[in-house]
Amino acid sequence: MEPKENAINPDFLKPYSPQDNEKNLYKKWEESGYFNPDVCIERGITASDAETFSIVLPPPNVTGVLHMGHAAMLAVEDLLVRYHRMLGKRTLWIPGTDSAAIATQSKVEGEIYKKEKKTRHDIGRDELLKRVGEFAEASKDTIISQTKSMGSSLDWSRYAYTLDETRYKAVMEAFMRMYDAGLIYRGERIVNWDPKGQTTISDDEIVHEERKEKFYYLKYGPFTIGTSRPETKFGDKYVVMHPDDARYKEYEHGQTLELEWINGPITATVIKDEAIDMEFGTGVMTITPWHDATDFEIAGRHNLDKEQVIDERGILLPIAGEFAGQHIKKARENILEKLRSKGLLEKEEDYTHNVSTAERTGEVIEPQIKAQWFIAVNKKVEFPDGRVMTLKERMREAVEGEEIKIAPDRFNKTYYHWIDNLRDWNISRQIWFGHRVPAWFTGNEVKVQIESPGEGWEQDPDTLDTWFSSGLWTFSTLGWPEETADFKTYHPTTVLETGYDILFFWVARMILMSTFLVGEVPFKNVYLHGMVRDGKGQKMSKSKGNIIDPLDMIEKYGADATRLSLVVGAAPGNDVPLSEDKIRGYKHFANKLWNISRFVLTNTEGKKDIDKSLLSPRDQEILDGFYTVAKEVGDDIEKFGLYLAADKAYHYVWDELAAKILEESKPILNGDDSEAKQARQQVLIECLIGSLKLLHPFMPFVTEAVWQRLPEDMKDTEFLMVAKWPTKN
RNA sequence: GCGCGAUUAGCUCAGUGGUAGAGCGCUUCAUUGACAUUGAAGAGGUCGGAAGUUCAAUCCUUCCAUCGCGCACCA
Repeated sequence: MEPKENAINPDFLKPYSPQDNEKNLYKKWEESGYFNPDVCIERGITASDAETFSIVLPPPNVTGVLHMGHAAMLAVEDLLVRYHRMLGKRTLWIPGTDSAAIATQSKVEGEIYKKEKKTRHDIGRDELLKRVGEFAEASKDTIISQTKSMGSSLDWSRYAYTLDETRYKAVMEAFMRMYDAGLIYRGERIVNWDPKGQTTISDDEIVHEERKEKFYYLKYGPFTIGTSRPETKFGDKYVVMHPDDARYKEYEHGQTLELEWINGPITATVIKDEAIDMEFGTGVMTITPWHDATDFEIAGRHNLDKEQVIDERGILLPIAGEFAGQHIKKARENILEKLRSKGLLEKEEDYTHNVSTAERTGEVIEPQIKAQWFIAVNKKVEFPDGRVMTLKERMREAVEGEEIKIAPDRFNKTYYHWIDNLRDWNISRQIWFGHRVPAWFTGNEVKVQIESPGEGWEQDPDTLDTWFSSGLWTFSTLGWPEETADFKTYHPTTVLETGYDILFFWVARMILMSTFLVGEVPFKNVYLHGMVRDGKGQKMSKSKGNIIDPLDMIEKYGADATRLSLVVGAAPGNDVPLSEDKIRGYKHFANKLWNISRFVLTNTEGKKDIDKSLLSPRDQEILDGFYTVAKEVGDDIEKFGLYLAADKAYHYVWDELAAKILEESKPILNGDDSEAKQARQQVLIECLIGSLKLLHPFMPFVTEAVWQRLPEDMKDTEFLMVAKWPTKN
């Protein structure tokens, strides 16, 4: 028997199977080369002078595994990229991974200690770096293949890693330029020390945690001082009060007093400073400038002595006398005991206050005075356009002047607020895995340069904050500082899409780096997605056992269903509740589309040009209806109303096309009026092809799977992913 | 303390200055007909509270309450 010319592909006789299609399709897409805009131009799919659309992928941790947050990010970015590619734009989405310096190093250190009972200091810097590097290299394939399983149309030929050669050059260039401009400086300042992580961290890596502790009132000569940390008070020899405080007006600034303190008699000096809150406690305090930022500033204003009391591990130094060598966590009770016995402890109260902890380790931050590298945010410098202003001013201007638009715009305020509170950024870290600070020491001399100045010079052992190199990401991935074609073509990028939780860490730092180093904003739009939560709006966490694993969901329901569930209902900046039911619902939708396709294909006989004279008013109405929806979906995407676009496309296809149009077409298709039948067949084909295109950015696999099984005469391109977005001609 | 957001159906959330919507869940009916189903119908809400602006407020303004989230050097 001769096969019928338009015989339907037998795959349509079964329900749609994501498992049987997704991997193969991704492979075909990759082999086609169309993820790379150069190939699209070469093959005549994209015009070489087409408008560009570019996104850099927020690089996931190289040693990480894909979680729902990544999945949401990939769904949104791929949606944007596929839509704009279909519009004919020169579209580039650059993949990469991040070394995640502290996280990766501590993971490897942990494993080494477990297996070999050795610390990083036992095995040395070179050996540790070798092992961390090997670990990162070995695990990168995991996150990359998981990223691909979402259908992400990333141009893998441009893959970047934060520690590779090109990025190293960019980081060094950035450091040198900022140093030469006087923006980077080394300073002896009070910094946030994480005793567990054994490194300094930036202000943004601190989490304030509310704790219930005791507040102690201590007798300090004629005064009563309040403190929550008696174990830091050994060296306190300045007593501070507000200059306007009438209660203490008999005391003069600079006056000295002899008094009995924890370890014996001392000489205290009275200091008057407006930083004191008269309402708080007794309105008098003593200061510990080495371990408290406020005290450090007061000491700076009056040129007072500073003395270290606690070492880097949290152990009391000899200044603590008999308590020296004790860990601060254990010493407090002992010290209180002594204060009591000496009659210095007047009373204690319950007290709730915020403690600074390190985001990563959870350890309580111990401020320390240390020599570190900083970026000056309040210093006037010359920008590439010749203007002289501070980094802060330029960062603010970028958003105020709408060079960058943030969606949703309520985050503008958050961004300004952050900038206004921003202090100089500590960029050096006492860890080994990362870009090493290009500075060299010999004796008291310091030289800042990339290569060693010669014999006898030791390189600074510190590495740079991971956000320093991440801040360069939009242009370091494009080959900067070389004036590459990619850099010239694709920078500034069109959209930066990321979670609102790293607005400060990353988005703001990119703006800082790009405006100064490149002289332009890193991106024109910021799209902030929310956090993915469980079906009840709870945070997903291991301890709650409510984690939904995207890899499981892809396996069970397909990447398309997983993607759609993360886009529908996800307004920018709002958290997304996600349940397995929701994902299952969109799997049904993928199957629905599959069946719509089967129905149309079995009830039509190939594509012909539509003979407009045969169209009934209803036929025309159906076509108009489709193109109206296509226009609205496109408009919503451009306005970043992605959740609206997805919902609209979904409802059109299910409630309009399937439920109404197909149903009402059945009698026509089975009827005797052959002209009416022919017209309706062409209308259905047009709606089917249009709907596949409309849904492709949201669910690329099932739409492409159908496309690949369409008769050749229905398709204008081999791959749906490079077909033209439907517009009314 | 300052700021932001939320408060709408049993649950999760859209939404608009003109007598309320979706998904899931629930109830009933039809159907093996493109559909490991689908279609139709239905129950269920004084749209957090109060005042104001308006012909008209769930939507705008003010105040309050509750929840969530940022930011913050109160020792």
